[in-house]
This record gives sequence, C-alpha cells and structure tokens, in this order.
Amino acid sequence: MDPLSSRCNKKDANRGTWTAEEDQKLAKVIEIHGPRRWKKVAANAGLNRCGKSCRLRWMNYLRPNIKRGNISDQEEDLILRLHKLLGNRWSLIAGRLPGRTDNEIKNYWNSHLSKKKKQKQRQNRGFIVESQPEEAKAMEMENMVNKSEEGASKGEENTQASFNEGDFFYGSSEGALDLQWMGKFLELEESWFEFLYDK
DNA sequence: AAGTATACCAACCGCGAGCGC
DNA sequence: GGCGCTCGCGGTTGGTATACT
Repeated sequence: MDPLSSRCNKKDANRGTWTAEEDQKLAKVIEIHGPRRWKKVAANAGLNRCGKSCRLRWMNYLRPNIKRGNISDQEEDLILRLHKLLGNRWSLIAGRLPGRTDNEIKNYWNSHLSKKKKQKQRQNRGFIVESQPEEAKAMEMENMVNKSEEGASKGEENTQASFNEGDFFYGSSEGALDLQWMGKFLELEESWFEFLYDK
C-alpha cells in the first residue's frame, strides 16, 4: 500500500507537533538533498516521521519565504476575490498570495471568512438588527461572495467548475505576483463573471 | 481562581493524478 | 496495461490559547 498517499503506516512514528530539533534535522537534509523523495528525506534526517508528514511540515512551515503572521486587509480582499473565482482550490489561491500556504489560507477561510459569511446571512434574515461599524467591511465583502453565488446558481454549472484556471493565470505557482496588479486583474475578472452570470 | 466555551491553527487523513518500470 | 511510488490537494481532527462566566 502506498506509504504516502494513505495514512502513515509506521506504527511507532512520531505524531503531533514538530519540535525545534526535528525542524532542524529536516531542514538540514532538505538543504542537501532537496525537497523530494520524502520517504528518503525522513530516513536520512533520522526522523521517526513518515515522508508525508515531513513534506507537510516543509511546505507549511520550513519552506523559505513563508510569510507568517496576520493576513493583511489587502490579502483578505484578494482571498475573497480568488475564492469567488476559484472556489475551494486553496493551492491555486495560495499560489497568488506570495508567502502564504494553502493550509494557512484554508484555515483563515474556515475560521474568519466563512464565519463572516454566516453572520451576513443571519443579518439578511433579520437576526441582527444593526451592524457594528467594524463589520461593515466584512459585510461588503460578503455581499461580493453572495452575489457571486447567486450568479453562479443561475447557470448550469457553478463558477468553480466552469473554467480552467489556466485560461486566466500564468506564471509559476511560486511566482510572487504583485498584489496590486492582481487586484486590478481580478476587477476585470469580476466584470467578466458579472457579464456571464448576471446579465 | 476555576471551569467551560470558543477560536485558531498545525497536523493528519484519504483520495486521485502523474510518472517510471 | 498494471503496479508501485511519489506528490499534491482538500477536508477534517485535535491540541492549545484565549475569552467568557
């Protein structure tokens, strides 16, 4: 059975949070051999971890140029727009946010943005009478999302499946595209979707 | 101060695709 | 074409931190 594509079958393998020592070992081996053949990486590093776990740790934490810390307003806006276009394709969204990982964006969406969305829906049903000032921006963003979903529901397919991202994006997934440029690009894309679904 | 609820996020899991043999 | 290995993705879980009572 596939050791990486299914659960780690190493019975006594370490689980849970990585220690600083493990991180150090992993980084050292990757520096020498590169981030591939994760089963061997795990073995060479002397880590009692499965390859899959090593890969995840590298991709989400140890990789160079990982940007940690709060998601900026600009990034949040970009996430909302990209999610509107791409749906739950976190790796694609992450590819357009330099330094951010798919896991981080997925977590952010699940803990922050989906919550705001629910809040907005409740408000629309009259459960919330007055919005708080600090919620105004979030609600504006949620309107964008809702509008998109309404538009998508008018068609036979939803927006997530109706186009190939390759038609819109180019460059490597590692590329650090300029956020400002991407914002302008997405504005054009939104117009295009409005044309397709709202007219 | 203690107990409980909630939020956040790192890590795990299962699946499918690509590739080489 | 079948098989095994590897990689990447998205959904989910579980531990920890923080807020609340």
